[in-house]
Amino acid sequence: MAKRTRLERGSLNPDDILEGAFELTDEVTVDNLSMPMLARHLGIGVTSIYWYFRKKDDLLTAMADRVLRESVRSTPAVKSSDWRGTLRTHARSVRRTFLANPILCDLILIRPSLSADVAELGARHNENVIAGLVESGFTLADAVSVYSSIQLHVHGMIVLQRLHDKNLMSDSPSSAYYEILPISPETTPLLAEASENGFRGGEPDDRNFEYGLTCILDHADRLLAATSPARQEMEQ
Amino acid sequence: MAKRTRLERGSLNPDDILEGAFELTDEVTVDNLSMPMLARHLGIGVTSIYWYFRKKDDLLTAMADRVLRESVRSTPAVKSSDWRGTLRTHARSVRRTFLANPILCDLILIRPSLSADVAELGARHNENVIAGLVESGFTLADAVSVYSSIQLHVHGMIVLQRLHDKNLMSDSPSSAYYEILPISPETTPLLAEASENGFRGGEPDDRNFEYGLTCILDHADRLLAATSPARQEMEQ
DNA sequence: ACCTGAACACCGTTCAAGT
DNA sequence: ACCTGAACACCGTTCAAGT
Repeated sequence: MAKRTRLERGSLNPDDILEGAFELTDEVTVDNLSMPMLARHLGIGVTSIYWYFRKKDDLLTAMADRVLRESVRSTPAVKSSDWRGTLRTHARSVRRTFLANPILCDLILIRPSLSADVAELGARHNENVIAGLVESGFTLADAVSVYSSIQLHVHGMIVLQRLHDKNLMSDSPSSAYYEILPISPETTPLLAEASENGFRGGEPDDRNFEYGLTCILDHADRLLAATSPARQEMEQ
Repeated sequence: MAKRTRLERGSLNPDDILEGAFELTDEVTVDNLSMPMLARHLGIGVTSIYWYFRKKDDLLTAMADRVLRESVRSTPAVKSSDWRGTLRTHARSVRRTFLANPILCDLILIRPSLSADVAELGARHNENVIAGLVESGFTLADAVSVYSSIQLHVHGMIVLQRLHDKNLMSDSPSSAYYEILPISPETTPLLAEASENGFRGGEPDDRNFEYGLTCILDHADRLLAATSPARQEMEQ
């Protein structure tokens, strides 16, 4: 009702808008963020936002930029002595970070379009990991394959879990894909038995994440064992 | 301009609406499908659709239902003699089906909310695969782990690739996450060298898909080797 | 029972102003 | 240079009719 007095000249700046956008998105999720909502949240006119962000997409990209930078800074590169431990803890920590931060998932993984310099930041990080693996004795090709595989496993599991969670929220309370009807002892006895012992198929969870990660790391182990001795022979 | 004559009583039915919805979605993608658009495409009033589908969500769910049923029917269960070949070709065929059909990806994987009976259909399929693995000598627990892992790998890779493709289309022509800037010989020499040899990190593609699949299948191989002999001893 | 337009509350974005 | 409301073309959905 109060007509909101017109703001002074320098009272608005992109950082405040971004800040408000994150506050609001925390409540309503990225999907439901709208420009009019954001304007009301900030107590400004809708069109004022467009002075700093010419399209909603620009705003989202700026948010993605900031949230990714923050997450990179808060996730220091853990460098264990063995490559296996390093990769494993890194994968886990990336996953934990993303799962604890839905905005991060939505902006970075589900709607990926980053600014150029953030992309370079990511590339530099990948370079470091690859370099570490090569130091540990991996072929360059193997190092790239192994790390790509891990990255995709982590991202894939995060995205699937996020999508799963989203649909649990929006759907009529609890009409999820799995879980509800399909597993009954008559039609699917094996699945029923397995689920009694705590195994739930298909759903992305900690167990499945760790399982896939182990598969990749074990495979890497064998790659290393196969190439490393051969190279040592050649060097002699 | 032509004012469109009013339709007769029985001239409209849910199947025709669904059919039109698929035609339209083929052109504009699921994300851009709208009720007014669909009505224009069908030459009917917008509100007529709401007689058969009370919410847009109901329409999408019906579409998901139909498209999944069709894809299941057109993808016959290939039953090779060895479990490894069976799993591998199955995984590949599921992936090919989804990648060839963006609507399927968007409706089933990215916006999952299926009707109960389709979910049961999926569960029954899983049951069969698990049963096959158990016959091949796997523990029930192992069979569930292996197949869950494969399913998640397939779904994860499909979703990541679909999201990737989407953002290639909508973004200002070619401002993709990877590829554009980050890989330069000065800042990231190893990645540059690898990419010269055809290795591109992080992106979901055929190579990465096959790599992850192999990791899982190899792991399954070792699980089988570890449990199968032990069981034979016990049986004697 | 089935089909319809008018109408509502929303959205993203543009434009022509105000200061 | 910065902030603004009015306005436009869209959207999903409801409602009170028409047949």
